[in-house]
Amino acid sequence: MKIATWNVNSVKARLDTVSTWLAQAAPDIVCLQEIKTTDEGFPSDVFEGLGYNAVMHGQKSYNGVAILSKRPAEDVVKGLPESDGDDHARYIEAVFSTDKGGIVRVASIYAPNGNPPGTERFDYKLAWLERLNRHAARLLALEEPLILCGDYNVIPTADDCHDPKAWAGDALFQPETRAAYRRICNLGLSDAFRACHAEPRRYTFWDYQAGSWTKDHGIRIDHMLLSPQAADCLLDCVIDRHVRGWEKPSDHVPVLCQLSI
DNA sequence: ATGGTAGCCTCGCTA
Repeated sequence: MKIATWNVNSVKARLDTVSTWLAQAAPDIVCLQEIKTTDEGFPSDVFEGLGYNAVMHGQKSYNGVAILSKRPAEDVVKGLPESDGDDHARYIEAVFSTDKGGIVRVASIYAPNGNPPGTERFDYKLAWLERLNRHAARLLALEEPLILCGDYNVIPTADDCHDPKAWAGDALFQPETRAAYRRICNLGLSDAFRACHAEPRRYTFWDYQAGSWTKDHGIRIDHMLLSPQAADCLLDCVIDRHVRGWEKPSDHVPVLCQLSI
């Protein structure tokens, strides 16, 4: 089974790019982030034409997450618990049946950017990650194959960026940010990419500005976190880097996991 | 030290 995550930076602007990639990569499940549209505006018909069901938690202009899947989604949850007063669409979760008669629970996550540090935006980021932490702990207690994937807006280590000094003042690389992310991992979740690949400087995002792609000045912020039951089945995890060089690309590229479930 | 780009749907905000 192939499961992927991709921050598409507007699903409408990226419709051709996403369609082309789906036909080539043929994932069973794809988590999308930053769809930047409402549920009503989501182009479900196009994805249905390509053989995918879609569930989404959309929002006008900003944020928004979705899950595309060859099999229909069950037990869909939109938004994290304890999200009173939070109108950002950043979380959707669903359960899918597998070919072998099992299930896998998958969440599409778009954590807040939080820039600049020292503002209420940064506080919101840290509080959001703590809410995700508490929800992840509850999900782990189910002892199921579980994949919490998406744009965490966290650079986990200095090996996950071109130049740590360039990111020192950024919300994505603050010690508090990295600690909050580490606490989620330390609940017992595995970073699928790092479980398969130790080499440094493998990125999932390159800014549109300042020739970041040409110079390979990227960061690794799109992560697939696996429960022990999912990690047992992990065969490989790859970053689909070449997609960043396509026409009209997202600033993020897909991350893909192959699981024997 | 600054500015560089993209998407939204209004000329500013978010990333």
